[in-house]
Amino acid sequence: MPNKNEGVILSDGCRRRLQSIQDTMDLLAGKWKIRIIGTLGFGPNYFMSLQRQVEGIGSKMLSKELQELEVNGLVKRMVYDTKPVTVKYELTPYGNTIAPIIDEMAKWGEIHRAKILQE
Amino acid sequence: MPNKNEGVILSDGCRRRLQSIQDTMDLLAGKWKIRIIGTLGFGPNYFMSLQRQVEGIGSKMLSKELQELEVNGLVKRMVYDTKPVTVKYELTPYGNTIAPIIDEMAKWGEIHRAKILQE
DNA sequence: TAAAGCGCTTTCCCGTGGGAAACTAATAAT
DNA sequence: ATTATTAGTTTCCCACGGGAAAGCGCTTTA
Repeated sequence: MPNKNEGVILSDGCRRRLQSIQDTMDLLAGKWKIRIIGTLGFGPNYFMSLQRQVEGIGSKMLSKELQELEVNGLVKRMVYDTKPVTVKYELTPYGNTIAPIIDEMAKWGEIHRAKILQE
Repeated sequence: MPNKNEGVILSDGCRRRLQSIQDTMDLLAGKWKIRIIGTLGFGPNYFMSLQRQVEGIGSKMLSKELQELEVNGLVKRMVYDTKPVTVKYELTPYGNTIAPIIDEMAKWGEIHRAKILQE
């Protein structure tokens, strides 16, 4: 079996690249992450208000997702010592650096829909 | 309750945008899609060869994912009438239009890893 | 005659993602 | 006294993504 194009060894660079892509996907995957980031893109917001704007999400999911985003440095969490505690969430400057990805996905998704429907 | 920033009505444009983003995510989500697209990015490839290069994937998953990518026009499937049938897959020109998204994700993922590790 | 290779499909099974609802703690309003 | 509000947490439950393995139809090789 002469030249079968198999047994290809991916360079470390390729592996690293694939891993980076996967990391990004993992962070954004799931039903809610992007909805939450998108909503926070309009400005800081309180937990309850977020829950009302991200239609359909339950409090369990919302707090879990926000925690992940906070751990990853995309979201800042601020607790206010008000009568019933209030917690405000906002995108960090770093959180805004995902914007290009989101934009590319929005652009491509729009074109894709047009292409699929046209058939 | 004067100005509570709630009851915000998202414009149709916003909804469309969120939907486009979600469509793109849905298409790329899961454990294998990006690995497959990434591998096909190196050039056309046969089923078995693909399965060997995308480490860990089973034939069920591979054929299922390839079907989805084909339906969405990202991948072209060509059957050759050889002794044991061989099927070659390749990225369509349209499939290559996702490159910018993948690139953005690779870039961001790399920066992100650096940022997380540095702490 | 058996085995091996190709491209799947089918069956079975399990872990996780995610939903619904109840519950907590503290305070203000009725 | 009761209800409401904020921000969660906890429990229970189910559907779905995805893995392992076997089967299938066909043909060449041993």
